[in-house]
Amino acid sequence: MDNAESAEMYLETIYILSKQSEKVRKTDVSRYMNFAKPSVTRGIGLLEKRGMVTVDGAGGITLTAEGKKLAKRIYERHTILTDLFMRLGVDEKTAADDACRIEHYISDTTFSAIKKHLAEKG
Amino acid sequence: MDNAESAEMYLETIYILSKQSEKVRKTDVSRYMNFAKPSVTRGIGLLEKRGMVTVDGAGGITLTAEGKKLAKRIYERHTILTDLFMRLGVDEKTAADDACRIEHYISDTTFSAIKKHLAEKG
DNA sequence: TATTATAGTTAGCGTTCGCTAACTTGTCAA
DNA sequence: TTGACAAGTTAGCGAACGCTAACTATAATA
Repeated sequence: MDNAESAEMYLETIYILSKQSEKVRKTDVSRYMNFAKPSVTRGIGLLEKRGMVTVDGAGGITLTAEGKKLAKRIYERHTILTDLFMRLGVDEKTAADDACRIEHYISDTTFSAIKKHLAEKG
Repeated sequence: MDNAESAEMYLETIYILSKQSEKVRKTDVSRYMNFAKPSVTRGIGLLEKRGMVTVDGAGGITLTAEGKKLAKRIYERHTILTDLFMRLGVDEKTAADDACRIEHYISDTTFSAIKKHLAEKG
């Protein structure tokens, strides 16, 4: 979790699952991401250590304020980039797949420029 | 060199240096990428094993047809993405930095769509 | 109650890919 | 010829992050 990508994917997943369900457990994350459970145990453990999530006694994972901020940031990149690519004529699945990789690597500056551009086009 | 990123960065660097100078050595790559020499020894060694480059007795690195194809592919992504971001108002350095990360993660489909869009705008 | 399934953990493997330390070679100048 | 510098290598470290195997613990079911 040095490179942001892995941590960001966990956070984004927790965020998405939180919107769909009250309680998010490691097993849900594991299924959603198609990762083995021990990978998720470690992944979430690291997020916990960094104050991005808390895990309650019943196994419920909750994003902290900081974690939520980061998750939203990535999620917004995901949706906006997907939108951008689709507007350029890319099919939805490809657009989303590309967005999912690129979302981790785009700077604030460039992302803002993209957002502004899309906003102008309405 | 499983993830394409590292290999692609080496190939792109060799390609760029080849355009500037007759002979490209590991030391040149090392300096350009700001990587320690042993890292480059291994990196180029792997590219050699995969038939992407050859290294002659005098230490000159040459891209094979396959290596050149890949290098050009990445380099084109680099330039087009940089162009795209700059057209959206991003400063040159940021645009190039972002392009340098994103170039490894964008699909052919999305890249083609971007190219087409830029071409239409002239 | 015995069985079975699910959630989660620990231990440890394997790959990638940066790094430093320390070495060998070859070249070139004093 | 000696001394120094540049190119390149070998050996090995360390972190990230996926995985499997095998375990515990809890809950639901027959």
